[in-house]
Amino acid sequence: MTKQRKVVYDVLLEERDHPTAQTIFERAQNELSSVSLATIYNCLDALVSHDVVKQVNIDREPSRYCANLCEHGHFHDQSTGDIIDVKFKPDVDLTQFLDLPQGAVIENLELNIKGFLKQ
Amino acid sequence: MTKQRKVVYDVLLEERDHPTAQTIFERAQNELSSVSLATIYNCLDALVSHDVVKQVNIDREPSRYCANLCEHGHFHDQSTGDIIDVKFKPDVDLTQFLDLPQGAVIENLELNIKGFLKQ
DNA sequence: GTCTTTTTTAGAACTATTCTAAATTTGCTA
DNA sequence: TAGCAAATTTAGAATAGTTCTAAAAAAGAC
Ligand SMILES: [Mn+2]
Ligand SMILES: [Mn+2]
Ligand SMILES: [Zn+2]
Ligand SMILES: [Zn+2]
Repeated sequence: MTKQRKVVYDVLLEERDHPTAQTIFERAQNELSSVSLATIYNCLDALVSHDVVKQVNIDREPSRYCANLCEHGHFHDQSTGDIIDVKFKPDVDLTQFLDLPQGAVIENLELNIKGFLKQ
Repeated sequence: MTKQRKVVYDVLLEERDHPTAQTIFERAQNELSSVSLATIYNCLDALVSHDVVKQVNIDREPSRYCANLCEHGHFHDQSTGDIIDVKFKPDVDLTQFLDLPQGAVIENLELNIKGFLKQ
């Protein structure tokens, strides 16, 4: 855990708004002005591959990053651009409701919802 | 419906393996050797915005395209790279099992599963 | 403290996609 | 069918998020 990785991780814990690498870079610079964008990407890769951070890809937009480790989906508000965590109701296993191919072993399930908030 | 759009759509109906724009380009050239990659993108945009084709984005890989209009998710086999349609079991509404934010109106739901097929 | 390995950094490179502008095609109306 | 306007196609340039490269710095082991 280097200084840079700690700053990146702290940025993600501090404000849970699913920032992009660029936004994380800008926030990290407040703590560590010498940090580079390449390092932000390197740190995010390290955190993601150690399963401490999730990478969230919606459409073809820049990746966003999430420190919420509970299984959850994402609601993308199309009016504001906000991305909000969506928990599954207690004890729900979504895969029960799917016609999965024979012998399917699931490593990862991703649920992305687009819409808006009425009123 | 131009010649080019018909060829692109036919390619998608012919082989339902979720090809990329590049693969569609290569297949379309067999029918219409003068077609350009920019046109493939233009045609796909037209088909997607008329809701005749779905664009499937998984991770940061090139977009894939799907002519299956039933609501379905995608299983991404990590051993082969294949992307397989996953139907929802009859009469299942996945949004029932989610803690959606107050007033959420859903425009689109995307479900991507990564894993492999045992045996 | 020295040596080895890992990480950081700046900048170049990469690549899927979009943009530009000219040529072609399409579809309408005469 | 001919003429015209609008839409589409095309080749190639541009864009942008991300990855790569190689040198410098930092970390970790002994
Ligand atoms: Mn952001
Ligand atoms: Mn392909
Ligand atoms: Zn999240
Ligand atoms: Zn599909």
